[in-house]
Amino acid sequence: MKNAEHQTKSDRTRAAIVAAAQEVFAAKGYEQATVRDIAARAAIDPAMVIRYFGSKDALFARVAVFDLKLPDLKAGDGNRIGETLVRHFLSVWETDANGGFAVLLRSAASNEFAAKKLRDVFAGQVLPALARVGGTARAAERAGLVSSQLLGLALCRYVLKLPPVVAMPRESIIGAVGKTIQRYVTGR
Amino acid sequence: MKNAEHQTKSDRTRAAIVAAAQEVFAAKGYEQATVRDIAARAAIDPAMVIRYFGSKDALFARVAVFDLKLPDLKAGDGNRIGETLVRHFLSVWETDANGGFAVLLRSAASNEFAAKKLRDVFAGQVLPALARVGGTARAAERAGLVSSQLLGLALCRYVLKLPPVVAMPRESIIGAVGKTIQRYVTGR
DNA sequence: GTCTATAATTCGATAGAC
DNA sequence: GTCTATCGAATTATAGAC
Repeated sequence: MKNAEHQTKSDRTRAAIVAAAQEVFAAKGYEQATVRDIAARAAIDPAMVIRYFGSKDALFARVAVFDLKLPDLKAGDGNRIGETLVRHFLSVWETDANGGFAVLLRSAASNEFAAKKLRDVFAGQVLPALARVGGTARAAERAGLVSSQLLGLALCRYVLKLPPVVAMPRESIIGAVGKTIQRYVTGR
Repeated sequence: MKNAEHQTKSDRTRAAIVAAAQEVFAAKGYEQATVRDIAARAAIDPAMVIRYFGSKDALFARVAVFDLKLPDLKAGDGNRIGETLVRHFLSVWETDANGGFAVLLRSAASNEFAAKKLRDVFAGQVLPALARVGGTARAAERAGLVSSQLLGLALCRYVLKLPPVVAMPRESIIGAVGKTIQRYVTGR
């Protein structure tokens, strides 16, 4: 008897593999993460990982998805768009530290599939949201500058773990980087 | 007869391996670059790479060095520190696209040795240079913010190849990002 | 100095018993 | 559904002939 409420053993195994894959891919990147690592983390046999997802590539594709869930920037205070964006960005990371974004950022520099996925997030989520505010003039350039600062921040704070960037209080970052994003979005 | 002017055959082979290693490591990252790739690029036998450098790790360590060669920021116009820094940063990359910085940035997200090297560049080169200007108050935080923007820019323009960031003219980047760096360095 | 041959691992993936 | 056993390919690194 299968229905939406009852979780079969297969469902639980599948979910355990996905969770383990997120953790291992986010921690080591695509190449250094092995099917054996993921299986060990999920406390199952390595053969099960392949059986459930077909290949390491397919499992990575399943886990390398990311929804920024950007709020409507036109709804709030136009002078606080930068602050809102940085705050939202930090929240997304910190509430889901092993989620799709961590997986993508960890692998994107040396894995073309992950790099393309990140470019898709830019084109499909960041660019449209920013084009709605600050006018459409040079929207792509403005979105590119915003992305360079936000990706650089995530890289330094969560991946490279640059000590002063790790130590900075959340509100200090929102203040300092928020002003930068605000200028990029509105052109001052 | 060996002296500083005469380049032996060994020297030429060694130099060819280093050049090939820089290209391959910068293009594919540490894990995906193989000794066979590097040997093929240098048009020699894979065994020679190990013979000359001992191991893949040792060769990577030889190539993963980076000198930012930062100018004295106190000498120039205090209102153009940001512009100067961005211009210098872009020049360093573009005149040495396969140099140590490209090698480091490509591998740092998934290789702890490369990540530590990047942190060392920050602590040994960026932080001291910025501590000399804008006062010593919170110099580490200011240097961290500067690094987040510059690393993010390099990541988007040269590694991820985010289209609008790749397409932006050099001078536009220097103008827009320079203002950001200037604010981070001087605190407005 | 250079290359052939290969050792020793490690990986993703498969076959088949239970 | 799950696991044991293993295959075949790829890797770094070494030994030794030339």
